[in-house]
Amino acid sequence: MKREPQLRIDPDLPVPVYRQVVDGLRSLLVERALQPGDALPTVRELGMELGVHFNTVAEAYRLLAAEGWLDLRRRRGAIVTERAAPRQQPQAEEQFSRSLRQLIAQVRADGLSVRAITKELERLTLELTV
Amino acid sequence: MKREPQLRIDPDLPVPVYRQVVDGLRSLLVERALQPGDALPTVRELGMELGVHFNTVAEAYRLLAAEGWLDLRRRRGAIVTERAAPRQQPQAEEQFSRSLRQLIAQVRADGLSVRAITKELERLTLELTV
DNA sequence: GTCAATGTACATTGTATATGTACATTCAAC
DNA sequence: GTTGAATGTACATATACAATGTACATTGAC
Repeated sequence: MKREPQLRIDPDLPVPVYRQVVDGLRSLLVERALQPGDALPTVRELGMELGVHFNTVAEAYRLLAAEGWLDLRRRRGAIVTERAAPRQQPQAEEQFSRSLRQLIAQVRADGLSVRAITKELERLTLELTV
Repeated sequence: MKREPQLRIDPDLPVPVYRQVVDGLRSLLVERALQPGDALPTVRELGMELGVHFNTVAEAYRLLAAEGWLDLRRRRGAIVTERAAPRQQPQAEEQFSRSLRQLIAQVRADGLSVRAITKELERLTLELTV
């Protein structure tokens, strides 16, 4: 069992816990912090660690398995799989543009400066380019 | 009553409709497409247009009013107000970084190319800088 | 002063989320 | 090969949240 970077779960956010788990793990998977062959914690272990019921973690694992990231088998746990590059969804680009704008609008409304935002955008751009 | 840009509501998304309305309108407010003094459609009008119940729109308006964007009065409707720049939330920056990474991970998982993503990031960066 | 148009209040219904509990499966040990 | 403990799964339950239905209080135009 590999030491994964700690996921942050905030039960007060308006987004359900199982989705926070999915989103957090998907980041690690896309960024290859979790690689094919790696074993994730068992649903009970991760549930303990995050302070949620193991069925909540199981639901998250199931969604990620449905997306093609994980191979779930009883007694063996959750193993990261090779995942074929998916074909681009037709409206993916426009949807991304909209979501990004909304995210930025939200943090601007929370008082984050335009400077801090552009800095972060540039950081991520660079990170993707390398 | 001003002609607002059309909001996109998708009842199939896992994010509730009233939040889609809030997020969409907040974008327009932050980007000044809706300016102080402008009148929004009535809750019934916008409800009709989006195909949702007017109380759903009313809930969205209430949240935006609580954030300081709108002035709600019976019979007058919803008016965009001047809004004082808020103080930055302590963890705003880290939260933005995390949300942004997760958003990018999601669209990459949906097959959007890194090239398309960076292009959009650069576009938004530029837009903020001007 | 009247009244129609507005946002509000709140009850109701439906759906989603999180948990509790029992179970089927499978691998390791022997 | 049998056994048993550890795993993910299945499904029932409780609760919270979202969306609607309906009635109402307020207010500005006339």
